[in-house]
Formats: sequence, structure tokens, C-alpha cells
Amino acid sequence: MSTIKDIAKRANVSVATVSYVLNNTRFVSPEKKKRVEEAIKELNYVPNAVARGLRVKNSKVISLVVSDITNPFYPDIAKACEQVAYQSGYTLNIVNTNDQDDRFIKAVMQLREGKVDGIINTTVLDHHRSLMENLIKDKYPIVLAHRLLDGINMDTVVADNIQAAIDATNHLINLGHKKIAFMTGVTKSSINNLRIKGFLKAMKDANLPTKEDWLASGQAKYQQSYDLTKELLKNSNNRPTAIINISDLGALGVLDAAGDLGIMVPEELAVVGFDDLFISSMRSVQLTTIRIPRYEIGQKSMELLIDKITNNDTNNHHNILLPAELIVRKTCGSRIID
Amino acid sequence: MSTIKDIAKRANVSVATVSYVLNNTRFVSPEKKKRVEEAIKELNYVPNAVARGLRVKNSKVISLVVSDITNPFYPDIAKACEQVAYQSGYTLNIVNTNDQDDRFIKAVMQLREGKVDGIINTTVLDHHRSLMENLIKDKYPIVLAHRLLDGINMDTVVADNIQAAIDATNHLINLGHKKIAFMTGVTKSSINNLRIKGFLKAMKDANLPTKEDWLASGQAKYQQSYDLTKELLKNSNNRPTAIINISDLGALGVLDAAGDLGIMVPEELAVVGFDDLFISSMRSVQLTTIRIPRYEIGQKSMELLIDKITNNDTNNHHNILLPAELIVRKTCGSRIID
DNA sequence: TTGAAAGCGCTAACAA
DNA sequence: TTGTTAGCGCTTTCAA
Repeated sequence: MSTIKDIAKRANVSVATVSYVLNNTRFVSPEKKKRVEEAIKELNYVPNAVARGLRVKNSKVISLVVSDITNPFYPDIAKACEQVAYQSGYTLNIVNTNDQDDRFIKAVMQLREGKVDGIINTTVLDHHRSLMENLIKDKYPIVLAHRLLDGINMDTVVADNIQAAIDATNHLINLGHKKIAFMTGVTKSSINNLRIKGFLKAMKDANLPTKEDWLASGQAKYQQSYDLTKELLKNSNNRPTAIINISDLGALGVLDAAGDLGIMVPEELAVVGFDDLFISSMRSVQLTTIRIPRYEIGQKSMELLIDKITNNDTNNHHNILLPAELIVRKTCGSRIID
Repeated sequence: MSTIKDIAKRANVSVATVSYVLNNTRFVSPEKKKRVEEAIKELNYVPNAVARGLRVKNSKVISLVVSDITNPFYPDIAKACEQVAYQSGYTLNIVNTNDQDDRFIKAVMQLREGKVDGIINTTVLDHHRSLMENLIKDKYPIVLAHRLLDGINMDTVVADNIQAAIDATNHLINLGHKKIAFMTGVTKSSINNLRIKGFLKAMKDANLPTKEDWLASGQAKYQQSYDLTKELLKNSNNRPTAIINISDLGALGVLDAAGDLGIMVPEELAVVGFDDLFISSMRSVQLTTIRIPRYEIGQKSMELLIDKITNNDTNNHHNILLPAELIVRKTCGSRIID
């Protein structure tokens, strides 16, 4: 591995000159420049980014922290982030915490360690509050994507989850449903709670009762929602006629459980999800859902973050709210059910 | 941001001592140790990993390079990689090249830049050969996962794709199919070509003809395969009775196209995919496919890589071949078709 | 137009 | 048991 010194020696110039041609940061005479470039080629030289980073105090890398890369929700955000990061000369590192706290902490600590210039965080839970608060206090560039942490003044970009849940619920209510179950996700997630709030509000506004065991957690996962659905529907006397699941992945579990139980969707059971994953649009699924604008969330988050970094503007915070849209497909039908 | 100097000053010890307690690399008297630890806490000190990296010449990070994180195939590999990396004290950075060459080059260059200690590469194409060759020649730790680059002696871990394609084809042949189409992926991918090879071999061994336009590229994507299927099936006189798609994502496109065309699966058309994605196992899909052991690929790749790094063993190369398994579900039926 | 050299924050060899 | 200091590879100030 050759260093800038080797290049300088071979090109018969100073290391400073090499640095100048490398970074195009000062005029260098054509002859010297040419010698340097040749030496670089001959030695297959690539500047050490670590040394450079130490000196200039930035890395030109941004981390996107996700809790589960296996959930198709996140890759879409990641893709968008990478796109805009690249355009601005940044590299995106996706880090998967696998829902584990120590991983999460390690990931955000990259900021203090000097390894990354900023972080887009899609995975804060409530008990990370003070950790995040300290980072913000110390002016590290962070934006929360699809997450909220109330009480902390920081940058966020989220969809309008309350309204989304209201829309989903009203859709069902307008179809005549009165017995609606709501399958939630991880209780400590802000987004989760906002959706519950929206659901409860819509129900209340329509003077509809909400049963306690019809508001339970499928953890936004397929299998858990599948199991929970079987539980929920086993008593044929008092069944919900509709289930809203907090995620499409979970809604898929609902659909499959209903299928295995011989319950027809949408005739006997309406189901709606959240997210609008690719799978949900497939011919054999056709799930009615709320589209969370993932690509836009990723994009806006990255734009916001890079803006903060570039302008060194860590004092003003922006809170961007994106609309979510109800996508009506086939899992709710259009019939009025008693 | 405080540095090791600040800690030394505040704890009234030398920077060396601070470093020793930080890294637990030499005995330090309890009193001093305590003072150092207090200072660290008080100043909220976190060592600068960049400076450390420059000094010790490693980063304890490994990159996983993928072409499209949005393809559910890769997140599974990523998850496995992260798991084993973490256990060995490494951090995993997933980098998404979005199928673009400049991104790919940037990603592997991290090795020369000193930003990462090793790379697991799931996205080499044929024209990256010399780039990879140089890296290998210079002893950088790299393993190819789910990719091959023949002619270069390097570490690889892949499933047995030829056999997998043979198994898939024979399954169809045994069911009585004679008119089998094979929908391929990106032509320059080694895995793709191995699968074609397996298909061709099985057909030849069974004395079955292969039509040229029945061997076309759906690019391993949903939409492309959907479109291609419509094309393929529009002439009802001379249709294949079975389609093998090089990926489950593509096979889903085949399934949906058939559905939209009113062609019944499996009665009128059998379809088999490759990968065994989660979606494929869903109740409404039930795709017959070849399971590529993604988790195991990720795991073995990372173990191999870390082993190389740890033992500085960049001379010996291992080529791991994992079995792939035919998963029979419902898209081929069990009837013999003419 | 160019070069010498300081210094980024850390580790570790050497000295005490 | 602890401290001093060189040096990792680079950028950039200052001087020429």
C-alpha cells in the first residue's frame, strides 16, 4: 500500500503538491501535475480516507439505522437515501440493529466516534430518549425518519399517521362495519401510538365501541399477526367483521389466518393494512392499505440531513409531515356488512 | 468534543494511561483507573475511532455490497452477516450499489481507502474481473457470496446452482412437461449462467428440445417477467406448459401475468422459481421453488472472511458449495400434462 | 508556484 | 507502575 509520500518521492515533488493535485485545491504546473498523476497510476495509489478524515474531521458518510432490514419497509427508505446521498457526494451505510439495543447504541455512537457525519434514524424507541437528547444537545446532525420522540426538539420526517388511521377506520365504517379490531405493533413506538390514537378517535366520532381484546399487538409481523388472528376469530359468536393491522406484513398474516380458517375475505372479514408494500399490490393479494410514502420519507430525510451538515445548521429543527393515502383494493369489498 | 488529552488532564495522568484503561491493555493502579473512568463519564468522552483506525490500521468494519437492497433476497444475507460480524466484534455496513458501476467501484475501494477491513461481495459482474483481480493480488480480504468469477482464485460461497436448475427442470419433466420455458436474469451474472447450464443439461438429458424464445430474460424482476410472460403466452397455439423463472420475484410476475390472462396455474401452466422468498410461502402464493440458503450463505461468507482477517490468511482460498433444495408447493400441481 | 512542517487523536515502543 | 514521544497518512498554514 503506497502513501502520499511514495507518490511525492516518485514524482519528485512535495507531499503538499501531491495533495493539491489530489484535491484540486491549488494550481499546480502542468508538468508536475502530470508527473504526480503518472506516479499515482503506476503505484495504484488510493488516498487513505481514514487519515484524511482525521485531518479534515469529516467522513462523507451517513448512516441509516434500521431495526430490521428484512422488513421490506426499510429497503425502500434505504434506496431513496442512497440516491440523494450519492448526488451530494456522500456514501450511505445501512446499519441493521436487528432490534437490539446494544446494536442501536453502537450505531448512533458512530457520530461521536467520528465515523459518520450524520445519521438518519428509523428506529428510536422511547427509552432511547436521553441518548438522543444528548446527541442533539451536542449538535450532532440527526434526523428521525418515520419516528417521533416527543418532548425533544429535533428534525423529523413522518407521514400523517393519525389521519391515516382515521382514514382507514372511516373507510371501514362507511362500508357499514361496526365491529372493528385494531392490531397494533410494538407498544413503545411513537408511530404505533399515533395510529392507535387515530383509530380510537374515528371510532369514538362514529359512536362505535372498542373492545379491549380487539386492540392487541401482532407486533407488525406476519407470524404474530397470524396467530393473533386465529385467536381473535376462533369464537364465531362475537367476531370483528373487520381488522386493521398496523402493517401490511401483519395484514398478510391476518389474510392467511382467515384463509386457513375458511373465513372469506372480504365477504366475511374486511382487512386493511398500513404501508403499501409491493406484495400488497400483487394480483393474488390485493390488500387495501394506507400508503406510507417511504421513498419520499427517505428522500426528504436525507435532503434535510445533508442540508444541516452542509450549512452547519444544527440549531433550527424541521418537522416534516407527509400525507398518507388510502389505497382501496379488494380486501374490504364494497358491500355493507350488517 | 473532548479528546484523550482532556481526559488525561482532568484525571491527572498521561494520555498513555488513559489509552491503557480505555483498551485494557496494561495494568493501571485502581486509583488512577478510577480517576480516568470518572473523567470519561464527566466529559461524556468517546474515543475517536478514526484516529484509532489510522494508528492501528484497522476499522473493525466489514462491508456487505449488494446490488439492490430492495430485492428481498439480500436483506436475509445481510441479517446473517450482521449476526456473525457482531459476535466477532465487527460492525456491518450494508452498501447498496443500486446496480450502478460507479457505486460498486466506490464500495470496493473502501478497502484501499482503509475504511473497511473486508468485503463480502454479492454483486460482481463479469467486467469487474480485473478490478477484483487487483484487489485479490494486493491481499485484500474479500469473499464472493452468491457470485462466482471464474478464472480468479478467490474465496466464494455459493449454492449449487447447476444442480438446483437440474432439479427444478427434472421436477417438471417428471410431471410430464415437455414444453418448458426458462426465464433468465441478468446475462452477465455467473449464477444466472450456471442455472441456464443446468436447465439445458436436464433438457438435453431428457431429449427435450429448447426453443430459443423460450429462453429469454425477465431480468429476475417482477415487472419484466410479467411483461415477458404475456408475450410468451399470447400465442395459444404454441405455448410452453411450464415456466421456470430465475427468481421468485420474477416467478411472481409470471403468476400474475398468467392470472391476468386467465390461464390457470397449475392446471394450464406450471411455474417454478428460484430463491424461496418469504412471499413465496404465503397461502395465496404457494410457489414451487428452489430454496437458496441465504442465511447460510451470509453466515458462511462472514465466518470465512473474519477468519481470513483474523489469521491474516489471504493466500489460501476456499470455495464453499452449499446444497439448494427443491420446495414443492402448489404451482406445478401433480398432474401429468399431455 | 512550491515546499516544510505542524498537527488531527490515537497507540505503543521505549525509558524511567 | 507510569509517562514521553514518535508516528500512522493526510491537509493546510506559513514562508519562500
